[in-house]
Amino acid sequence: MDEFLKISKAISDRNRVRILKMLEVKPLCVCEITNILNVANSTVSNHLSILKESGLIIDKKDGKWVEYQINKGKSKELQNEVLGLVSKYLNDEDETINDVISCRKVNRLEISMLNNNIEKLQD
Amino acid sequence: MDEFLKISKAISDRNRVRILKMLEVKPLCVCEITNILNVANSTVSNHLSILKESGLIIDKKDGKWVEYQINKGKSKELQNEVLGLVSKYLNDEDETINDVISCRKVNRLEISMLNNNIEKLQD
DNA sequence: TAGATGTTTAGCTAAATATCGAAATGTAAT
DNA sequence: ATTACATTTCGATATTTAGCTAAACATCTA
Repeated sequence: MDEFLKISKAISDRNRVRILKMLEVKPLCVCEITNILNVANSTVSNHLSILKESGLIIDKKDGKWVEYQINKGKSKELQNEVLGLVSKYLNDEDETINDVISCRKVNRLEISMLNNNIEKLQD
Repeated sequence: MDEFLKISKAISDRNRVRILKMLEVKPLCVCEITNILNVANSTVSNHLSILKESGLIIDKKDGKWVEYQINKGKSKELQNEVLGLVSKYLNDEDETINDVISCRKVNRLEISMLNNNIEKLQD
């Protein structure tokens, strides 16, 4: 029951569902997701840890980034079925469509450079 | 998305999941569910309205009672798939097993009489 | 229609959750 | 080693949610 509730709660938040839909497109790092969702990176990090804790996603080191990806295939049965539902639904929502487009365009190196320029402007 | 979240939230609460598992056994009225869950009847009523609002259950008049039942078959696709998951999992948990036994034993007329006797004792 | 009974609503408290900014931690490359 | 930068953790606040009691609202039966 605890696991069931953990998974249900994980997909009970709009931003977490958006993250899952984005990870269906391709693996993303925290800064890329932060850039698309437009919330604080600590908030994104927290959402990711909830999703990870539920077994719906996994993380993987990539240089100085941490890449998150859907745990499909490797995950346990319930997680897999839930991921199946998420992937089946919500595809024709404007928000999803926009997020998918953003996902394809997003680039961690660009974000990096952008953030640095903003910091320099603030000095 | 709103509908998706409504359904996710509906199944994110232990007592609401217990209610769904109990309704898999047979339709139940508020007083029977209250009797089994052992929480205030207003709380149960609130849970039921959340489940109903999400499309997972429906209600039906039966004399002076309101019977709640799983909305399987008649409900929309996502609801049906979620109900399928709920019915597939959690079946071997002690809590579920006990609830199922309680369900089979519970009887709205008995509860009725019991409540009356308690009220009389309190006078 | 009155009285009994079951259900819902209202108002409240306590606990859980989402969010932020800032500080701390970890990692990679110079 | 130092620096730069990505990520996580921490502390604070605002919102949401589960729960209660008590009152209001149906609804059935006599």
